[in-house]
Amino acid sequence: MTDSTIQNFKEILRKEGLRYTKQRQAVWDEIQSSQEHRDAEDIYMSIRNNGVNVSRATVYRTIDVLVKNRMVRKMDVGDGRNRYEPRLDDAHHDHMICIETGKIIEFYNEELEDLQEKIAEENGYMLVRHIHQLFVKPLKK
Amino acid sequence: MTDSTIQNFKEILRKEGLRYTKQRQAVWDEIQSSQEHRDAEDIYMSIRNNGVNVSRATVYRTIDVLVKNRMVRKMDVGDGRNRYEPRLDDAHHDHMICIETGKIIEFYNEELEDLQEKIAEENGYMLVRHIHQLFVKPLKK
DNA sequence: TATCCGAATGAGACTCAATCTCAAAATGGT
DNA sequence: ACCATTTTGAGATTGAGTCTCATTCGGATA
Repeated sequence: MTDSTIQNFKEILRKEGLRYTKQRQAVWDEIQSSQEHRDAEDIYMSIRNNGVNVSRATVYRTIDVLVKNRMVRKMDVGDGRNRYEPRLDDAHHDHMICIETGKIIEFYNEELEDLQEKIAEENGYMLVRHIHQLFVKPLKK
Repeated sequence: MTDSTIQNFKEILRKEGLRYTKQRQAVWDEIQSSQEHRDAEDIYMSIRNNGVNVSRATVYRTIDVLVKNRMVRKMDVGDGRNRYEPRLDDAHHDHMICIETGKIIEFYNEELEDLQEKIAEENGYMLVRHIHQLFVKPLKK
């Protein structure tokens, strides 16, 4: 990770009135270290395997802060365990989940984004966020 | 409920190799009786209040059958409790959830549906089903 | 409609991700 | 370094959903 990323993280903790601790840094480091869609247990175990002592409680608590501050995206894939991915750039995308392999593919479509805002507005609402997941299976060749 | 609906339900149980029981009928009756998006506990309590003895296990087991046979739609609103609604007509729709009031608004947009299929195909997949939820708040007047 | 066997039921145990508790440890402003 | 306040962590707790298995029931058959 870069110094600027650490500074940004410290900045967020300050803004939230929270203290900077090695556990919190370790959680952010760990999530940031991979673009994969990982569950909390996986993140927790990786941190411990890296030699940093941390509890599940702290992992969950820190993830909440990161999610709130848009540094991490939380996604519910429908199997009971939430997945987390870093939002290093702020580029939005949705997910396609292969029901045969479990593979998660990211996608982004401008037209789709616009359409959603339009639909919300037509109903008298403003779009705040959305969940959009396509459950797919490979096309037969 | 109408006789034809009961017959249809019996037909599904037969097709699944399952027996027709008053508990299963009670679960379908209860879900069918309202177009609302209800959780399992609510459905369970309502059945019991109507004087039919049923267990949570049976409620969940029956819901699974109904979902599998497209008589009930299961939706994950992200608060840990799934919601269920009857699919009396087979008209597909998605949901808009007001983050201020919790109100759930149904919507359907053909263009949106087509676009999703197109996106899946562009990635070499076939769309099987999707989850699409818009979290919204009222437009300021 | 009585018999019978496999299926269904239900009370409660169990699972498991996530949250909570609270004593002990760590942080950071002074 | 001091110390009020926050954070941590081990383990307890929660809660939706699933599983168990002894008992009950459905329905095909004669």
